[in-house]
Formats: sequence, C-alpha cells, structure tokens
Amino acid sequence: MSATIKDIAKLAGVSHTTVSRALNNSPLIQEETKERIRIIAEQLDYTPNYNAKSLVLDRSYNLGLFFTTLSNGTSAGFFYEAIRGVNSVIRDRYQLIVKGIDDYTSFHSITKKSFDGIIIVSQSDDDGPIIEHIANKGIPLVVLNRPVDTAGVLNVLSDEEQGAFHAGAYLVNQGHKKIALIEGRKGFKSAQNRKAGFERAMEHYGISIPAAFRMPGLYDLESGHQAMQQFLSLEERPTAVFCCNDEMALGAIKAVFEAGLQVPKDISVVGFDDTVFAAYVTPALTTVRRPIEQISKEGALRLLGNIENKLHTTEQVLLRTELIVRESVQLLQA
Amino acid sequence: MSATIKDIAKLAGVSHTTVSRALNNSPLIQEETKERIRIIAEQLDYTPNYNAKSLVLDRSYNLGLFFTTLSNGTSAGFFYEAIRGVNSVIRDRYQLIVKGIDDYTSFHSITKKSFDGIIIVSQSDDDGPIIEHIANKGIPLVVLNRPVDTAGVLNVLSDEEQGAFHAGAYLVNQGHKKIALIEGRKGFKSAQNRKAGFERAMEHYGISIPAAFRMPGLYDLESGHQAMQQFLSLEERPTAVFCCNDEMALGAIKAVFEAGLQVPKDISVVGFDDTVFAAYVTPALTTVRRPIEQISKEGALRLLGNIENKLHTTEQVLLRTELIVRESVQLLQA
DNA sequence: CACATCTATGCACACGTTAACAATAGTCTT
DNA sequence: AAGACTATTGTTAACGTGTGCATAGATGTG
Repeated sequence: MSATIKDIAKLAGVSHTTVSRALNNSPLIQEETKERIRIIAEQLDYTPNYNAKSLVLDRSYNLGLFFTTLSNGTSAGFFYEAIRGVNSVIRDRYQLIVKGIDDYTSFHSITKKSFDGIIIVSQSDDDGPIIEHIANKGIPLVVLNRPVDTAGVLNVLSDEEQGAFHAGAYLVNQGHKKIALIEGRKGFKSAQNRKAGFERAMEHYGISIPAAFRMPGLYDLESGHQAMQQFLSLEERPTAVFCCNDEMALGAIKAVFEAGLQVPKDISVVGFDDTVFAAYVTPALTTVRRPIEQISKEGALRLLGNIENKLHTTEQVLLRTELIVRESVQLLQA
Repeated sequence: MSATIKDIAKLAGVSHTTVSRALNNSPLIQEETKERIRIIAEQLDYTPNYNAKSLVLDRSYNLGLFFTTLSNGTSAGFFYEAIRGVNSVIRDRYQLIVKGIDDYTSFHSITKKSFDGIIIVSQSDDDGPIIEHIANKGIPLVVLNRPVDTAGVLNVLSDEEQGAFHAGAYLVNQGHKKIALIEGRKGFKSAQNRKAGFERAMEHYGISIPAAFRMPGLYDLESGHQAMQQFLSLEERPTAVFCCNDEMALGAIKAVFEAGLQVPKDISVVGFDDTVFAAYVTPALTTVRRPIEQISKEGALRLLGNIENKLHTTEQVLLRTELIVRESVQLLQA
C-alpha cells in the first residue's frame, strides 16, 4: 500500500540505495539529487518502515517504561508524573512502551532487539530479578525511585530518608514529643527509607517511639484511616502523626474528624509525596515533596546519553526532597 | 548475538523453514520434529525477532494509547485508570505505546505498519484531525470518553449528560432550589455534556439559573476555589453547587471552609468523576462516578475484536454513570 | 504394479531497509 | 597522456522471518 524507497527510486530514475542515502542525508549524494528525491518522497507521502529499519540497524526505537505494578499499590499521581517526565524528554525520538512488571509471566521477551533501553520505576525489592535480567542482556537501563546495587545500572532517586528525617525534625521543632508513625506498604523500599529517616530524627532528638505509636499501613486511604483510629483509641494519644504517604495522611485526617477532633488543633499530621490534592485538602497537608517528574527526566536523559554514546555510565544520583509546610501541623507551646 | 531460527535449524539438522513452522505449531510438521525443535529452542534461549516478524507479517504488535495531552489538563487518576483498563485486556499480546497527541508535530509517522490499532482517550474537540488521519489510513481505531462522529470509528464513553442530570435532580430532590454551577474546561466535550445534563435537570424541575450562579472553571483545584469564592461573595448565595469535576469541588470546599462556613451545613457541593480521594476528603464528596476503567476495558476489547477478526465494526457504546452519595449534600427542609 | 494421494520437509523468494564493495566518469598531477 | 584520485551512483548481500511451490517418500487403490 504505502510507498517504499523502491517506488521513489523508479520515479527518480535512480537505485533504491541512492534514495536511502538521500533520505538519510548522506554526504555521498549530490545535493540536487537529494532535493529531487525528497520532493518525490513528499509527494508519495513516504514514511520509512521502521520494522525494516530496525531489522537491519538493530535498533527498535522503543523505550520501555516499567512500573512495579499497574494493578495496585501504585498511586495515580506518581504514575502520571513519571510518564510525564520521561515523555517530555524523549518526545519524537522513541516510542514509550508502558508495562507493569507483574504483568510479565516471563522476561523472555525482553531482549536487546525489542528495547533500545529500559526505565524501571521501581517500588519494590521484588523487582530484583527483572533488573538482573535486563542488566545481563546488556540492555541500557536506569532504575528510578529505589536504590539498587546491581552493577552497571544507572540509578536516580530522591533521598527519602533525608526527607523523612526533615519531617520528623520539623515535628520536634514545633514542640511535639509524642509522635506516632504510620508505616508504608511492606516490601516497598520507600517504606523502609521513610521509616528509617523518621526514626533517625527521633533518635537524634532523643525521643522514643512506644510500640503503640507504630502502625503498619498499605499506602492507601483505608489503612491510614484504620491506623489513626487505633491511635485515637489509646489512653495516651500522640500529638502528631507522621504518615509515610499522603493518601494515608488523608485517611488519618478523616478518622480524626470522625472522632469529633480537629487537625491540627488536637492532633498534627504530616504526609509524604505532596500529591496534587495535598494543597487543597482541609487542612492543607504539610508533606514532603519528592521530585518525581524531575527524577524521571533526569533518568531518561542519562539513559539516552548512555544509549546514544554507547556508554555504560553507572552512577547513583540522589535528588533532594523538600518539606512543604502547610496547615496540618500545630505549633505546641513548650 | 541471540539465537535465530537458522541456528536452531543447524542444530536440529533441518531447514529454517521447518523450524519456523514448528515454532508456530504448524500442522504440517511432525509432532516429534516439533518437540525436538522446541527443546533446542529452549536450550538456546531463543526469542523471535519481532522486527523481522513484523516486516513479513505486516503487523507491529503495537497498540497506541493516545491521550489528548500528557502535559496538562489530564487528571492523574483518569490517566491511571485508562492505562490500567487497557493494560488489563491486552496483557502479553501487544505492546502498549503511550503518547500525548499534542506531542505530535506531524501525524506522518502514524502508519498501519507501526500500529496494529489505536485507542484514543479523547478529551477535546481538537482531537478531530488525528482521528481523521487514523481513520483515513485504515488503522483500527477506538475513541474513548468523547462522542465522535467520524464514520467507521468505534466509540465507547460514559453517558455524562445523564450523570450530570442525575446529580442535578438529586440536589433538587434534597430540597435545593438555589443551585450554582462551576463549569469544566472550555473546549472539552465533557464540560459541555456535564453542563448540558445539569441544565436539563434544572429545566426539568423548573428551576432557573441566574447568571451569577454560573462560573467558568479549568478542571483544576485552583479554579474551583476561585469560583466558590465568587459565589460566597454574592448577596444571595446558592445553597448548593454542582462542580463539573471533583478537583474543582475540592477547591470549592476549601473556599467554603476558609470563609468560616461548613459543607454541607451551609452549602452543599457535588462533584463529578469519583476520584480516588473523593471518599476520604472531609466531608466525603457526593459525586458522579464515570466507569473509566470499564470504558477502557470495553474499548480495548472491542478494538482487539476488530483487529483480530478483520472487522470494521463501528458502534457507539454508552456506559452508565453512577451517582455516589456521600456527605457533601445537605437535606433541606421544605 | 502403476498411479494417485497424502505427509513431511526443503528451496527460493519476499518483506523494506542499510552498507560494503564495485563501477563509472570526471579531474588532477607530472 | 597515463595514472591516481575524487565524486557520485549502482550492485549485491544482509538482517530474521514466513510462505508458495516443488520434492521425496510413504501409503492407498483398483
């Protein structure tokens, strides 16, 4: 149906090789010949067949963007920002293939032929195997959002431990001493890091966390809600709660209101992620902002650098988080 | 580097044709031969080169998933649910290529060779040209989320007019008579439909909407916030506000609280979309649920049907919206 | 047994592109 | 003017796979 370089060649009275060279702007071809060929190509509405190109050039023009899961546990905002960030970098140059790692029954089909490079937005330790598979196949790779120690892998992430530390320190500086923690989804590295940063802050300020002040969570609204209900039922309630993400913080705030109490007057809440709606909730949520879009941009940029210069750079890049102070934390009198 | 059918052929002592047939489970090949070849393929960790396959079979194994824009105006939850829905249907069979239509400088590269089918999640009338381009090229296509009249195009969407009608009717049935409207982003079909449904409800119940009770919006939190501030500054305030999406509803609620008033006691608010956080905001938001994930599933399913049976079905499928009653609407005494 | 039929496999080519090498004509050098 | 060099184009093969047609052997049939 669609025109090929051979069709153009016939019309131009040259060989298809000449057409190929002309359209690739080879210096071997005379300028007027090129121009003549370009015009004919235009007229025929010629589009190169990328499958044929790929076959001979051994490039797919595909970039994989893999998430730990698409089905559950990935927050919508996170997902969106990551795709946006990557997309803004690659634009026309590559096609972006989005997949959930848990959709793969076998990594068999992930080959150097089908992906020029792969970006993994990793949220779980379980991603280890696929990372190794890709690294072994020699496919250029960057892992975002989670630290990874496989050799020869680019790694871009935010310093969440640091972010959680700041959030904890902030609570202490606002006069809080009875501070509780709602943890993130088990197995997610982010859950560990945020918890670790928070604990380091508490330790740093000499504040201990009683067992009753710790609740597990699943990163969703429901679990934040339940955890806060637990805290509220305690004899001695915390004055502040650090939630390992915003969604849980929302659930927690809801529980406070349901109990007839106020945030931040009766209890302060801090989140993590600075989700789009954090600013508009009542009260506006004090939270830690991860620069996800920036991480994805940075990651995509470095990956493309590696691909196009045939390098194998392998570094770990940590990007700063930022504490966004809003209205959900009360300043306590000493 | 990686093994090809020719490598397998040598080891098996057959021609590459036989290998090709065996691996495609052709009935022409003896069962034992097939088995022998399969084992060798397994040992060599053979993966078919999809570029070569595509070239000869004239199929790309690619499905395009195009959004009106990735940069702005698309809500994260919407985006996420759409990808999830489609992804759950296609699984291994196709690669999902995600793009923003506004990233295309030219549709030239969208050809039958590079996409087996395309799903457009359309949010704007501006998507007309690309829809026509794709339809002209004869690429199987389904347009989601927005009605489209181009011939030969599958179309799956929710009946938003109906949804908005119900929301409006509900407000009236709860005793409201002074009802205001915050509109959606101009140019988005959804904005028109929601407005139309709401207006039809008002008309149906013989309620008129004064000009001061209409405010434009941009589907974002900020614009909802501003619009509600306007309403609150009126001499005669509305008792209820219908917001064309949840994000604006959140902004509106925030404005109410800032003015020292309560939702729903002093003013009722209804949203549209049932975003993930709608249930956990305070007060929990009464809203209209669009079955986006279901729309995407349904759309993907029908598209695959068309592709694989070489059909050209062209229907418009309307999926029901659902009014989710929560806490943001007050029952007024007659 | 001669012929037709069926089964399993191979040969050769095609898909659309790029690239190594060959060929031709023109230009320069001495 | 012969040889060397340059600029431009063509010839041919290659990438990995699938398929129409030919082929060879086995089986059936009257």
